[in-house]
Amino acid sequence: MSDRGRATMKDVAALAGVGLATVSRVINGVAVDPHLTGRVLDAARQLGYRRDTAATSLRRADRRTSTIGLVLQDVANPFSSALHRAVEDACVRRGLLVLAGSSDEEPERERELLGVLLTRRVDGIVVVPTGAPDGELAAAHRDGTPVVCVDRASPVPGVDTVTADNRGGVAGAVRALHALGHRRIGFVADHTTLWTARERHQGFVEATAELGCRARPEWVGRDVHTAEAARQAVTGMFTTSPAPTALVTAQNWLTVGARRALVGLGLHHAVAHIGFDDFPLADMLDPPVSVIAQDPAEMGRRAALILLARLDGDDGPARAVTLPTRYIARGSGEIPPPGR
Amino acid sequence: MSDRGRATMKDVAALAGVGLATVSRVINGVAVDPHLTGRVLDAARQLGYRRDTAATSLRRADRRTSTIGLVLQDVANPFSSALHRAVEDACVRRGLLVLAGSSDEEPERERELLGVLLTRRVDGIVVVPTGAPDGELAAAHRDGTPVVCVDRASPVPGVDTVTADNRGGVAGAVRALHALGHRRIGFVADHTTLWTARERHQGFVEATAELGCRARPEWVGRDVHTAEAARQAVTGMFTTSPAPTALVTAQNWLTVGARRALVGLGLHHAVAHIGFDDFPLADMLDPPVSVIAQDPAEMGRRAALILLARLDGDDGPARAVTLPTRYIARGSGEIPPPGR
DNA sequence: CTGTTAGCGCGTTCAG
DNA sequence: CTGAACGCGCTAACAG
Repeated sequence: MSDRGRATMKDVAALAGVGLATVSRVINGVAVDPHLTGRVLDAARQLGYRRDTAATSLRRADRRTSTIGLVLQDVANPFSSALHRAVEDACVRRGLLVLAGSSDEEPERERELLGVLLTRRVDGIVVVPTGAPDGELAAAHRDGTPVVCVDRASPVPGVDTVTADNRGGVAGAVRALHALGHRRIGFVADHTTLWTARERHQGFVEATAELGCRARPEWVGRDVHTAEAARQAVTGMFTTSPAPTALVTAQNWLTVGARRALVGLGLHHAVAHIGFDDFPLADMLDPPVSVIAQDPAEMGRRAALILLARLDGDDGPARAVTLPTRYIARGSGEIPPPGR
Repeated sequence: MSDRGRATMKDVAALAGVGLATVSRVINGVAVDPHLTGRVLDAARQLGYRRDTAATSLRRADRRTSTIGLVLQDVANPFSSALHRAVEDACVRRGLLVLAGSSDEEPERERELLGVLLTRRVDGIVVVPTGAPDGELAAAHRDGTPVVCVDRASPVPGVDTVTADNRGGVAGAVRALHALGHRRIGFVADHTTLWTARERHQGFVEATAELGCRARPEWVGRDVHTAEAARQAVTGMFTTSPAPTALVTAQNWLTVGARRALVGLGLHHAVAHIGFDDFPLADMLDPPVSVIAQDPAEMGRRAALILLARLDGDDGPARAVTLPTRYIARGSGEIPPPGR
């Protein structure tokens, strides 16, 4: 009986000499004779009784499992894990547990994860969508399992979303560089399949056009996915002539790779450089890296709050929250163009 | 019926015109007449049927939930999240999902998390234990739920553990500093309640004693928990006389805080400094930070492998795996003492 | 091979 | 207020 903690309500009832239903009532805090309550609690403690969540949710009218699903790009990525932590914090108070998984940007893996989460009958789902059309996501939404997309737009219409103002953030950085006198600005972004990469690129294009900056295809790198790829792209960009006098990199790893390239070329004190998304130790590099910061923790918190509201019965129209970005001037973005 | 995807096996059986058990067999891949199989699969697809994991595990003989629990210090910490990812990767192939939570080093929170995990009847648990005596952990072990402790020794005897060679790693760093000519070596470590902090301190004490280094209480900071606290401790340590000529910091955040202190004092090129545990961008600081690296991913992988073996029936004696550390010379640890 | 039946552990009727 | 009976969705044992 004591193997795998399998003391059941029946065991407790037998030991306490009461009916099964009485145990259930005590465990669930329904009014019961104080004397019996004591006997039941004693028996439960003695047997090491633990209520079985699966059986509970199977029987309950609302079928709640007190578990939510979280699909991230990669649980080990700093952005993802900060978001994870914020979601966890919001859920803990409600007694919700988080099933987390990594999609690695692969639509197939995203679908698999969502599938097993639905199989587990999670109460709701927070997902950083790859962006590919996703039948499982659509099915979850259609079947009434609350879904919130974070960081990126939803591939399925009518789903709540929490995103950052990617376009405005990049545009602001470009305007700041322009104000410093920069007219030749380079740009490096991630896979075009990613909504955030497209948005940030769009912000760059709009701002440079509006300001009348020169634009050259060699100054724009797209579909650059790793730090090493960014290093190579930026090295190439700054060894052609004319080269940009400033650079905007649209993702944290790309920012690091770009900095490595600039250091390699000896240009890190000569070229203005602004990265999208803050990262640890950005302030300890030489020069410190100026960034367009988003707040992953806040994004996770807001997403979780929306999800919790849905669990509480909120059936209003889909929300689309856009959080502002914040420019953090640390030095690398404040380098003037040559001759000024 | 289509609300919350609640098509049941009964529905599928009715639509396909077969018995309930036949549907179960088809879903579970047991041999069934190919003609019926087709009818069942069609019906299932048509209804958007999804098997209910909770009900399944409730009825199955082995009661497996295909879910494991993971209790970390903080899912957002780079060490923790790298470990998390490795555990996830090892589990994915087996179709296991991971319920992750953060203890924040609080024994009470650890107990709560373990409690709800046991309530969910997880198949096994991987935990970075706070170190405090933990009835829930003991109960899990006693009841036959496989438990593996990672990074730190288990508070409960007989539990599998995967740890790094903390003592040897620090001792090696101290010997390397000694070989460079350093005789006055400072040391900063985390909370004494943490097993790793004690082990690393022990390694420091043993190595300095063995090498006949001078030892002064002012050169050893213990119970230093945050980067800011480390900054203050190190600033104090190097503004007294005589000050150490070298420094070992026993945790990644402490290493960062210490570096800030050395930069503040203008000593970052004058004092040798070695940190325990590698961290992103350590190689991009000036000078690059030499570290005693452990491999959180490998620790997670090994822990998961042991857990999976237990799930496969391995009931041998408790394993105690100690993984080696690796010294990475980047520059900060190779600074000689003044006058050499 | 297939269908029927009995529970897994629990919450929720419904009589007492 | 309490206890007995039923069934949530499913698998295991049995009978055809």
